[in-house]
Amino acid sequence: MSPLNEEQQLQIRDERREQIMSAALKVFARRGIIGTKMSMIAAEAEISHGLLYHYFTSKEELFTTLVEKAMLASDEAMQMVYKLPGSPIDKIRALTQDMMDEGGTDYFLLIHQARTSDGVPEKVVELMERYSMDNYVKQLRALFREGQEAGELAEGDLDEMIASYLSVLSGLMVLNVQKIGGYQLPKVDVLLRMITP
Amino acid sequence: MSPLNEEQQLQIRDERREQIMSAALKVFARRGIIGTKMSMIAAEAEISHGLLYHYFTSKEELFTTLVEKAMLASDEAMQMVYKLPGSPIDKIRALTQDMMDEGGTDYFLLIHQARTSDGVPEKVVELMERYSMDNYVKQLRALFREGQEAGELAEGDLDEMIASYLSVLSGLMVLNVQKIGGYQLPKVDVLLRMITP
Amino acid sequence: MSPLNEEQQLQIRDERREQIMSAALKVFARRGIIGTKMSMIAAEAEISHGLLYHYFTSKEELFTTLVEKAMLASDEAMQMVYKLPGSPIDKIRALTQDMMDEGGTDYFLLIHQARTSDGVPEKVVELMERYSMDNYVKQLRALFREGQEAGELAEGDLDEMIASYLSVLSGLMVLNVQKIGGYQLPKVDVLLRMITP
Amino acid sequence: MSPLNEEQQLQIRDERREQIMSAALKVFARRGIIGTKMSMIAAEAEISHGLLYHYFTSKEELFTTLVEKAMLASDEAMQMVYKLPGSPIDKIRALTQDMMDEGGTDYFLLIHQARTSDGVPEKVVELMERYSMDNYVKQLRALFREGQEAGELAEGDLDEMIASYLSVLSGLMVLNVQKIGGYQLPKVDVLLRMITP
DNA sequence: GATGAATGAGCCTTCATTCAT
DNA sequence: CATGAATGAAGGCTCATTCAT
Repeated sequence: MSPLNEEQQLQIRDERREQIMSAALKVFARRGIIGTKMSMIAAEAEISHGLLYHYFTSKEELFTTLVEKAMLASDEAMQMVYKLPGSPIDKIRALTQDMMDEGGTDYFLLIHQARTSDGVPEKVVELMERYSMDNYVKQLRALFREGQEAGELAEGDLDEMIASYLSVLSGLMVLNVQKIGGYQLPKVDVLLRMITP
Repeated sequence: MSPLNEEQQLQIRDERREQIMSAALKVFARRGIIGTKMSMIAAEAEISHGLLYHYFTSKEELFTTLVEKAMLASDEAMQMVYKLPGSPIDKIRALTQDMMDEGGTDYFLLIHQARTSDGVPEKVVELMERYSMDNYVKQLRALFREGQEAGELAEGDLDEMIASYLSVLSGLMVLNVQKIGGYQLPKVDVLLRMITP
Repeated sequence: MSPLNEEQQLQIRDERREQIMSAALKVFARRGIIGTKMSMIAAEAEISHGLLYHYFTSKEELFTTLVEKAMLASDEAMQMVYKLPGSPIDKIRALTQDMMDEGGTDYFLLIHQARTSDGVPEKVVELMERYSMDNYVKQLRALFREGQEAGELAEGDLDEMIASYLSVLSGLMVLNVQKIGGYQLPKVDVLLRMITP
Repeated sequence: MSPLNEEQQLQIRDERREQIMSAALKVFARRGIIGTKMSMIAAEAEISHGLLYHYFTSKEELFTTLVEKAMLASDEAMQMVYKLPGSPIDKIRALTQDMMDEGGTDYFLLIHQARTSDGVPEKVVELMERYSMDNYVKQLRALFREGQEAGELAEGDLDEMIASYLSVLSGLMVLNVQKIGGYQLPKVDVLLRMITP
């Protein structure tokens, strides 16, 4: 009866899930959970809104799933920096550049939405508590220490420097959400001056 | 014959209006126009939701009124910088400090909301178009030029420097919306390094 | 202490009541009970809306009071016809003319509203049941019989003739509520043709 | 892949639209736009109130749509009279009979509501201005002239006669809104006496 | 008595979610 | 699996009514 074998079924299912999550990420990242309507996600994914509920039981679940994925992805991205070529400052420059670029920003924005918006599911709130900015700080500590030791970075409290710098980058990413408004993205070298001697 | 004299009536009305606007500012600044329920404003102002409509005809009108007020206030704040004592860099430092502080941030956040959210009244959209970031740049140009001439500021394109710096400050103000999340506000001197030689 | 003696107090009270009832009649007659806001009545009476509640406990009570008064008044008007000079047809002509005129129509319209609108208080519904069109028919029967006997009126069932004629007049009164719409009020003699030989 | 073919979908949509419009016509005709609650229409159509908004964006749009349809329908009805058999007076008699009958009265009442109520959408007001009673007069002029020339109608100003007659019929239709109240619908021949020699 | 600020029930409308097909 | 019709909880707003002054 079934025209497709089980494996194919599963593959289709997975593809659909990806398609929906990708669409949802785009919308949630820009508009937050409250500002996002399920119909917007359906439109972005080019499927009917009814179909969303075959893959996710609710808007909350979809959001939560994305946040979890985003946390993994941002961890990974942060680790990636160590594999980049060049001196510590080169790596930091590359990381900064990445964060200012269009791509990959969405996961970061989603986390920001999760952190600062209302109407966020309880589960996400818990995730956020366990997974604060400190996490990033911890991951970058080795890199920044190395830079400091190499004299490429300014002196001073390491964790504070990292957290401050990440905050600045975060703020810029959030602002840049929408091209409107005439905000100006600073050049990477200008940003780096904050942490270089 | 009148139970309260006219002056008293007017005073009550004015006080209530202020009370409502103050409450609304707080909520709108953090949650945007869509995320804000009239009942939230009523609760914050400790009045019934019905009473809101004695003073403002709609959520839109309330929001618009606040945005107009915010634009005036931020203009004023920007002008104030010239009256501060000290050299140009001192003034910029003071301005930066002000923007990082609690007070007066709400107006700024409100304008950010007005600039980037959906569901913003048509009139506000028009206001925003006429009143872009360029406005602030224009207002600060004389101060920054003076600083550059005094050798207190880095060389380079003036307008770009101002816009970039304001974007960084804006981003930080937006992040700082809620104390949660563990973002770290950079020290003022760290921020100033971006624009000093 | 009291600057007015009791009698004067009472007189003022009565005058205010009249003032309110007159205003309310005007508004209710044209807009029905649902379409009428208490604030409209207050505005028409040139008093504050709060004061209405010193004289009438509710919109319903005000409406009901007026309907009762209207029933008495329309009875009286119907009796008046017998006191007019001239032959039966002259009296009917005068009655018709009166009903087409501006004045005194309001009570009639109010009764129509009470008869046909929703949201009418239970008590009014009961009044209407006890006080149907038949009442008017009964009151005019003698006059019409006289006219028929004098050969001034057409032959045929008396009650049906009266009821039909009154329905036509009622319909015209209702239409004429508002001057807009370009309805044309027929000349009295045209209307009389329906009941003359 | 589609669960229902396109034709079926369209058919359901059309049926529902008709069902809603029919229910709304009934309620609006009797209660006007203010007195009608969307829940009443939903109840009359035996659907949930939410579903109304899948088919019409607002109460206003629903009302306006119906008024437009009513204007077309009443035009058509007025034209139909010329296709009836018999002499002019026969046709007028048939038209009169039709208007007194149950059927099709609702459209007429709706137009009356649109003409005389408050809270009517701006667009409807414009429609009404362009589409006054004169329109009907114009459409019936040829018929009445013919009748006059055949000596079947009374002498006198043609347009006035038509407008007056229509006003009487309109008034009766409005009264007959609800069977309650004991108004008596005059016999057609009685009404015709107003315009016959 | 008189005023108008204040309250809250109720209606219009939106949108997350369900379900027949 | 896929669609979109259908439902109903919840939010914006109005207005009858109350009450402090």
